[in-house]
Formats: sequence, structure tokens, C-alpha cells
Amino acid sequence: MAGRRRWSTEEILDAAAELLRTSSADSFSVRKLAATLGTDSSSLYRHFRSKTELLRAVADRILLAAMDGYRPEGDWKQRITSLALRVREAFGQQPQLASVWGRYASSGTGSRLVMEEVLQALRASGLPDEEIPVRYHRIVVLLAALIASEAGVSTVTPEEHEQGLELFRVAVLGADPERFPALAHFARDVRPLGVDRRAAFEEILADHLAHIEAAMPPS
Amino acid sequence: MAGRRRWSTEEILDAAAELLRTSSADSFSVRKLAATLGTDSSSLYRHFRSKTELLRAVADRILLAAMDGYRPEGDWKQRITSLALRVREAFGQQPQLASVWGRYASSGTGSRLVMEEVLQALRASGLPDEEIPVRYHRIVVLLAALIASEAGVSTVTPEEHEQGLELFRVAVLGADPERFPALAHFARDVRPLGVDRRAAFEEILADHLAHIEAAMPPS
DNA sequence: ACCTGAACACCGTTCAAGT
DNA sequence: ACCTGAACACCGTTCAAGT
Repeated sequence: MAGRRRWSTEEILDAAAELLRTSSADSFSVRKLAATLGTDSSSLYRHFRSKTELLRAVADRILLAAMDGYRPEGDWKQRITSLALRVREAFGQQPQLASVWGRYASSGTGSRLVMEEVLQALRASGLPDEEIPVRYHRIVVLLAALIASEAGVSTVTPEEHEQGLELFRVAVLGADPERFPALAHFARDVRPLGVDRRAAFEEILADHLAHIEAAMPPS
Repeated sequence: MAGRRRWSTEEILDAAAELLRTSSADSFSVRKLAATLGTDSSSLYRHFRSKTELLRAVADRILLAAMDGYRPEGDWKQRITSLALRVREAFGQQPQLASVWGRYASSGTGSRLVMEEVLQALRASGLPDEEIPVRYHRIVVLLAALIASEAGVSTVTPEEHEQGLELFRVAVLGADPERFPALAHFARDVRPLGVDRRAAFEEILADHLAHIEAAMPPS
């Protein structure tokens, strides 16, 4: 797995993407990346000013790969939905990447492809031009937030998961019906934040897009 | 600021909340907390099994404080909105707290108060009982994601912010109009993810609530 | 000119040894 | 019984000194 001296920026990014893909959840570090390249972490700092800059570049590269083979299909809502699922899939288990993307997006071709497709889909929706930038902004803020949040959930270990469920059960089932009547009433049906995230993602996005459509002037 | 030996769990939580409030963004650590208490970090591990458990307890306590003096006002949408703004304000600049809450909520009184109020507001909306738990789940997932994402944005330093804006400008203004026609068309109006977050938060939530209302069976 | 060893200033967590 | 010093196994980042 390790080679010897002189790595191009490209090769470093590829190795980083690979390491992020295979290393679990949270545990990516500059030092580990250097180790898999058979070099010292200090030499990576000639290629990148900081870990954030490195992650930003990797995020873009991952978006680029995720967009490979993408073809717009269906109406504007279906286009945005399938794009969103691709981005979600790409960042799925990687909170570090997802949150760096959510903080500032990135600036390479991958990001541009995503922006372009959302904007094109919104244009195809028949929304007036002047409403598109603000709708675009909300959609991408929403996507980035949901994806990063879900990626964060994926870092929870099985024991922590079990412990979290148990705490939730206690909080809900143990709630005093005098003080928390609604909570007591729905105790058996209410779900903790960490479960059913994929369904929640799709439904929240669908709701959001449906709302845009409903607010559209009739064409 | 530092006292001497034997701290109760309560006192530790208070000190942690205070330190999180005053320390900027990301920089809270168990060791710093111990230092402000005049003790060693190892002694805190008798009160908490892990940093996550500590943060979970602090998050609940902060929600509790945020709910202090809360009175439901207006219709169900206004109730959820003002609650959401309180939670947002409470976790505002604290990505560590916001993301620990988003991963599993917490299980104390603070969390229960938030759950109760959302459920009560949804009941007041006239939504049929069987739809309330799923609507509840989506609303809280959405809130937690947006709040954690925004808190993450707040960790960006001014230089990084400037650098991010510059990268965004280059990505957008420098996009080839042949390959990215929609991006080129909206280049001057499209905003990066890191700006206007408060407005985006309120509008995404308003859209979401309006959509629930629109999908409601006429009473 | 390029690279890197070693260091700086941190982390969360554990546990043997002390009081 | 309670507490803590010291250690373990890490971090991101810098920079003098080497090749």
C-alpha cells in the first residue's frame, strides 16, 4: 500500500479519498494519510495549507466521481431528488467531508456540476428567474445540513446507539403525564433522531420541493 | 475562577456550560474544563463515562435554560417557530453541543420540554393523531440538522471565511458558460452556503410548516 | 530546492500508585 | 474510599536542520 517519495497533489487526493472511503467514520487524519503514503505528515503541508483545504479538495473530487454517469431524468423535482441522493450517498459515512462541504461548498468541477444541475432543474420548473437563486440557496443549505447531520449519526458506535435508544425510551416512557401530557400520549410512536434517517431525508426534501411547486404561479 | 477539590456533578455541568458559552466555537475540551475547575481531567471521568455523555448532559441543561420563561403564543406554526429559534439561539455557536443533540437528542427535562411543546403545537394544528409522530420526527430532524450545520459554519475564522468567499467567487464567476450555462447565468445572484444562514433557517422552517398545513385535511 | 526529524502544543482516556 | 500523576496513544502544524 505504501510507495516511496515524491507524491503529486493528485495522488495525495486519490489516496485521501480512498482512505476516507475505507477508514471508518471519524478517524481520518493527516498523519494516517501520510503513513499510508509512506511519508511524514509534514510533507503534505507543501501541497495543502491545512487539513480543511485538503478535505475541501477531496470533497470536490468525490462529488465529481458521484456525478459520473449522471443524466437528468424526469421532472425538475425528480432531477433534484436523484442528485441529492447521489450527494448523500457520496458523503454518506463521512462527517468530516460532509461538514467541510456544508461550511463552504468547494470550488472545483464537482461542486460546479452539482450547482449547475440544481439551477438547471429549477429553471426547468418554470419558476421565475428572480426566485431561482434564493430557492437554490435554501435547497443546498437544506441538503448540506441533512447530509452532514446524517453522516454524524453514522459515527455512533453500536453500544452508543443502544445506549442512546435506551436513554430515549426512559425520557419518553418515563415522562410524567401531568407535566408532559402530549409526550405521554405519543410515547409509543415517537422516534429518536438517530433512526429512519434515510426516509426522513427523502421526505423532508420531497416536502420542500412540493412546497416550492405549490407556491409557483400557475403557468 | 478555580476553586479547590470535590466537585459535584451539578457544579461540573454548570462549569462546562459556562465554559462552552464563553470559549469560542470548537475549542472546548475535557482538559480545559478540568483546568478551570482546578483539577485534573482524570477526576471528571468519575462523573461521566465519556466526553459525549458529559456533552449530552450539558445540552439538556442548556435546553432547560433556553425554555425558561417560554410561553406558547400564537398559532401552532408560530409556537414551533419561536421554539426553534430558542433552540437555535441556545446552541448557536456550539457545534459540539448541537451535533451531540442531533445525534441522539438527550434524555433530560430540557429535551422533554422541547419534545412536549412540538407535540402540543402539532396537536393544536388539527393534524390527525396518527400523522403527528412522523411529522414530529421530520421537524426535529430538520431543526437539529440546520442548527448543527449553522453552528459548524460559526467555527469558520474570518480569514477562512474570506478565503471561502473568494473560492466561491472563482468557482461561480469562472465557470465556463458552455459547460455550466445555468451557473453562468445566475453567477451574480447565487450565494455560498455559509452566508445568510439565519434567514435560510427561518425560511426553510417556514416552508416546511406551511407545507404541513397545506397537506392538512380541511377541518 | 526539496524534504523531513523533531518538536510544540494540544487531545480523550486509563490506571497504578498514592493519600 | 477517593483522588491524581503519569502515561498511552493519538492529534494538526511548524520549522530548523539536513540532503
